[in-house]
Amino acid sequence: MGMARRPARKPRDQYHHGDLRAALIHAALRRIQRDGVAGLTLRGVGEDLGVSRTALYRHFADKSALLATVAAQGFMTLRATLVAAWEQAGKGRRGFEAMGQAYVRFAITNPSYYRVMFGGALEGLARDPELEREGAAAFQVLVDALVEQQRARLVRADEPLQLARFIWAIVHGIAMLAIDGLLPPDNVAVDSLARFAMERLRSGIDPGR
Amino acid sequence: MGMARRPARKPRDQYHHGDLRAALIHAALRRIQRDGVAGLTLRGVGEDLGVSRTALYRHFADKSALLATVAAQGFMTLRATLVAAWEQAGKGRRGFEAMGQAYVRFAITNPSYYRVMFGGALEGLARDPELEREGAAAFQVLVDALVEQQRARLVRADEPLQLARFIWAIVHGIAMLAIDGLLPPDNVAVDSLARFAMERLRSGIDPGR
DNA sequence: ACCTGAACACCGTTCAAGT
DNA sequence: ACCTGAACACCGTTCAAGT
Repeated sequence: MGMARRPARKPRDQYHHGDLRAALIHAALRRIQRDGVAGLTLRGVGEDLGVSRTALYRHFADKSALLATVAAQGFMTLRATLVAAWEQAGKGRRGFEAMGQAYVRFAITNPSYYRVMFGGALEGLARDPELEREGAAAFQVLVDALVEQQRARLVRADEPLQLARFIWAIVHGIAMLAIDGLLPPDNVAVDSLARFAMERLRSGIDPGR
Repeated sequence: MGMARRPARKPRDQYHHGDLRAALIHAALRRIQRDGVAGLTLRGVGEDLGVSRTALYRHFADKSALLATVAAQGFMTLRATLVAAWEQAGKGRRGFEAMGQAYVRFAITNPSYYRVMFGGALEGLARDPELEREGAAAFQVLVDALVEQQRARLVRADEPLQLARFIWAIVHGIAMLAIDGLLPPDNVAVDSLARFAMERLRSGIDPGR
């Protein structure tokens, strides 16, 4: 009984070591990335973790609560990605364009993830408050970047919220069309569309003179 | 045996009168509008029609084939809506703006319908050829309207396809955000955003001078 | 507190059988 | 040809029971 701290043996069905909740989220995300949202089953994540298929109900009210948590994490990651792109490209016009590109890239890199974040899977469902909060925080990054550009006279003085929604719709629209296979399927084409969009967004589609 | 043409009695389980297929599509659409895509069950549409729940397999390969047909019909309706808006507003700049408004209104008026039309429900699925065709036809309306405006020097001479994808992304983005409850939930606000978008689309977001 | 196993009420789909 | 009914292999969720 000397080396007491080290357990004699740990059978592989030992995810109760403290954070089954985190493990469930992680396993769910992996399943989603592999099989899509429709392929996510509670029984499946239970198996992955060597845990009963009902163990999850100790940590989440139901399947949609688990999905909401996954989505909230997605928005955290997205926000970090956007901030990084904006700052690394030196803010301003270049930074803003980089942010737009980063948004679309995030979506096409994690299509199932992105789909969970936006209504598709939670259609008509009561939205989770944490999810609301993280979504709002990600949106705020865009608003802040716009206001900063307005102060520097890089963007016209429209109502920032309306402007932000408009631009969000553009990148979200490109992202969704790409994910749903309605754009030429190579990433280069999507990238090029995103770049084109950020450019036309600046100057508009009216003729040159 | 005189009045031979009129059947003696027709029990209400008589949808086999010739077009069960059309009846199935219609019933599916009604279910989707009432309960959302997730609420659509083959057993349910069978019940609605007083028909066995497997009768449908005579007319569709599976559930996703039924959904694809519903979606294709949706694109037909959307195309008609767009053409009507474009022509009734006299084409040109005004017509184009009306078309954008009509697109977004179609989506928020038929949210579940719209969701079936775009990947959400068919995620990762082989796409139906008829669906492809109808989707492409609806898109073509937008391309044509753009080319016509380019000829009239109302729109700058960019690559029409790229331009069309950009503008499609805008209205699709607004539509999806609205449907998924990520915009202020009143239709007036969505309308106002759509109008703002069509305007900024023209002039861009760069400062006035 | 945390987890299990059986049970329940649902699904989509297949298939032999009826007309 | 077209439809039925039973059966199969799945679901999410509940709940009494174990530790």
